[in-house]
Amino acid sequence: MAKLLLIDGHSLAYRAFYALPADLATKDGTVTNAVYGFTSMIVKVLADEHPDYVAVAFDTPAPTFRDAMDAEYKAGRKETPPVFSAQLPLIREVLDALQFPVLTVEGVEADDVIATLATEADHADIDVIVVTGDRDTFQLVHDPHVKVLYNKRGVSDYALYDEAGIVERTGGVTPEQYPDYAALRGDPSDNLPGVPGIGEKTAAKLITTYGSVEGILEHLDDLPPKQHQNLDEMRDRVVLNREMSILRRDVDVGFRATDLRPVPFEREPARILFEQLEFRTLWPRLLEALGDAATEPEVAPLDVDVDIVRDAAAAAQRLGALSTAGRRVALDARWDTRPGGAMAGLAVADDTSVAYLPGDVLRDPSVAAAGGALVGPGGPPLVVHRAKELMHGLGGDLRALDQDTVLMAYLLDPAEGKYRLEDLALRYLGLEVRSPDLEAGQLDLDGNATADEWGRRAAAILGLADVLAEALAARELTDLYERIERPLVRVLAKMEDSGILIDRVYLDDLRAELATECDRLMRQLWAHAGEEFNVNSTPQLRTILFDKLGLTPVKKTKTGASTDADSLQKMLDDHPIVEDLLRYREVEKLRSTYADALPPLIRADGRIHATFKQTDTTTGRISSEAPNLQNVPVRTADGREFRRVFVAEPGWGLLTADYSQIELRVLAHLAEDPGLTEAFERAADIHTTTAATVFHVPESDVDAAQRRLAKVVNYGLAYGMEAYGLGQRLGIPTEEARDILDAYFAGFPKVADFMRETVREAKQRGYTTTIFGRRRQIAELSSDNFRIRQMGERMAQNAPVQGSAADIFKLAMIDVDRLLEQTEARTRMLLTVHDELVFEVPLDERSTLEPLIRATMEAVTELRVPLVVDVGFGPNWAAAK
DNA sequence: GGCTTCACG
DNA sequence: ACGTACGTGAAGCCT
Repeated sequence: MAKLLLIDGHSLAYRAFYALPADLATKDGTVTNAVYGFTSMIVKVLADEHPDYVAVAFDTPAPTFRDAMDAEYKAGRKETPPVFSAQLPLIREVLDALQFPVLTVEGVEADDVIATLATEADHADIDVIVVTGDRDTFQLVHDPHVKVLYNKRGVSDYALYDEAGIVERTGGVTPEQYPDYAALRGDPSDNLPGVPGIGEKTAAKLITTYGSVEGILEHLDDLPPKQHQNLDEMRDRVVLNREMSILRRDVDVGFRATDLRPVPFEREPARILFEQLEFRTLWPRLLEALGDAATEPEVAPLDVDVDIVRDAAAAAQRLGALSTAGRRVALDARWDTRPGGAMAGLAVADDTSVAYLPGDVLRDPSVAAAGGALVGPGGPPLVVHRAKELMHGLGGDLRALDQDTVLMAYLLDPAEGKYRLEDLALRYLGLEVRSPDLEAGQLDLDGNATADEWGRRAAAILGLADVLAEALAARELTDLYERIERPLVRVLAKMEDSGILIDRVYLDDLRAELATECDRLMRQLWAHAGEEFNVNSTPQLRTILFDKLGLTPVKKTKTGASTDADSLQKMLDDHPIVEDLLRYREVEKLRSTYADALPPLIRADGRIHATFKQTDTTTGRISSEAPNLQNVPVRTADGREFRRVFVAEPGWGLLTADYSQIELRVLAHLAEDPGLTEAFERAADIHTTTAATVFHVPESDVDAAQRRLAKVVNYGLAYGMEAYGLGQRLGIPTEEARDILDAYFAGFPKVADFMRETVREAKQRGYTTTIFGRRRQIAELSSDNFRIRQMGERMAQNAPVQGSAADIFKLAMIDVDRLLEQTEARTRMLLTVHDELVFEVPLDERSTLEPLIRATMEAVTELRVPLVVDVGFGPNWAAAK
């Protein structure tokens, strides 16, 4: 006999949402507890029941998204949590992927659609199983065909009720009587108020005794006075309740139950979706439920034939053919693992073939030439995993770079942080890809097998690029990728190649000075303490400060009293050791982080070549490592000395160009705040304007202290700062800080609106966006933990501002790079420091380039406020600022 | 590898 | 009662 599965989509999802922990999320922070519960429920029912027909009904209109921001969940009031709403589209995606028919009938509730189809199927002798979180459907149960599957607890613990089951569960009420029963006891989940004093037990007793609402109302005199009175008063309500509980069975659904035969779904798209949702255990269970687990291995190695080309002529010919065929070509280079090692092999793949060229073949002049043509200008579109690395390896800039799978994966999920080909191939393709050289110990491959493996990598990159390109397009990230991230790779590669010149002599001087000073201070600290101890050890320092010298801790960390600069500052008057300690910390920091760290990084060319990482920050900024050139000291005089270490070669100078208050301008743009916008338009001093607004004085009367305070407010704002934090930073009471913030938001009301709206939207969608569409997923927004959720809200406030500034800045780098190329300048871009670019400029180019660079940067995009760039020039970085 | 501290935007 | 401003990289200690 045929069997039909009818699912109430919304109610089942809602049940799943509350049954599973809200921290169930994918790595990118997408909360999936409802999706997971819903899907696993479906998988379980498929496995248990093996239905022939299936349909999922949803209510219309779609549940509206409620304001998340202000919704304090008042007890007893039913709000749809945004974390739940946000998962509905994903549930629809799952149903789509499984090719389950989804039914919605305009203006009709899912219950009624299900009732109609169940009744129809019943008449046609089809078995029906209704899956729902709504007890109203109990009335549909009808032997022998219609049963209701109702969750008891969690998602896997459910009961399948026939008529006897309903009677047992309700204490004697038959399915037919269920609306009458529900009318008496009420149903909070359906907004049905019950009769006071009549709960489950009494309602069941009344119904079993008198049969129906009418039966009871006719025998009110037989009831105890309290029930009599309540029922009498609620008479109309009870009748109305019953009306509302009775499901319609005559909905015009537009098709018949037997039209619902499930389509055997396409496995691959479904598998990819499950992979993306990280439903790793559900997938095999689903396949098993469908009876085809054996035919689908979970992870498959990519099955391709790899031609290992050992003959130079054949290799050159092969590369030549790829160059001219006009098809995309994926490249994956294999490097000698020794430092500075040469290319040990190259895998090339297009849509028709895969080849591996060993290192010795690559070094043949004819092969090298063919390879040069392949990756040079006019070559075919290139597909690479981590293009910047290959650019360095080839000593070229890969102008025909089309797809860099690392960058694409980064844009899809900047919070992920790691984009290894192995992981991406598994995640997006379900393919096992290996990197033989990294697994040399575990992977016992002969030369041919290694070459095969490398070929498979190139083929996987090609396939991965397709999936990622589609995903980018679906999220409207293609433009960001093509306009910003892709062209930026070669700009960064060139900067890394350039490096920055170091004044070795001056650095050594500084180093010696700092070492002496450090030593002196350390001994002084020992003298204060009366014993020798390791000043750099927080635990030891704690013992000295708080136990031995009896200082009072002002703040504590997870492990004990804090000794950070902030706390020490407050202890300054308590003991003379504190002042020396602060000074020691400062000097020691400079010594260890800069003075000692820089020399080993100087290469033979006398320059330091940092690595600029394009896929490491969640907001879209670039980071710098080995060394981090983005935190070279500037705020203190001593620290600033270090900037003199970074110099230009003789006859050249360093030019710095930095965006003036770019984040505040972005904030003004995003918030469309008239006050902020107007201030920037008339080129006012923004901190003075803010001070005037906050303190209600004319700008001309703003004093230095007020301006300083306003500056702190301005910068804190974009981070979602609160009164407490502002107070801490300004050394004023929280109350005073609150007044200042209130005055700020009163003066710039659109900023407050923007912050609220940003958080609301982020909670609803699970991510924030920048001006150029960059996304950042914020999992913390749906945390159960108030503190973590608050942190998420601050991240959500900051990400669009910091991220949009990063977008603009990256565009500037690209445009300035183009300017330098078009003018055939010798000037080179050296450093990028979030809102500042550092160039090395021949003295004779300065006068022409300086205004051009400024103009290019200012014209990079049009905001509601002007972009302003400040330029400096000097023999070293300190002088150029 | 976690924690604390601190340099920058 | 608690915690309190975003984003990085790096050093040094300690488990």
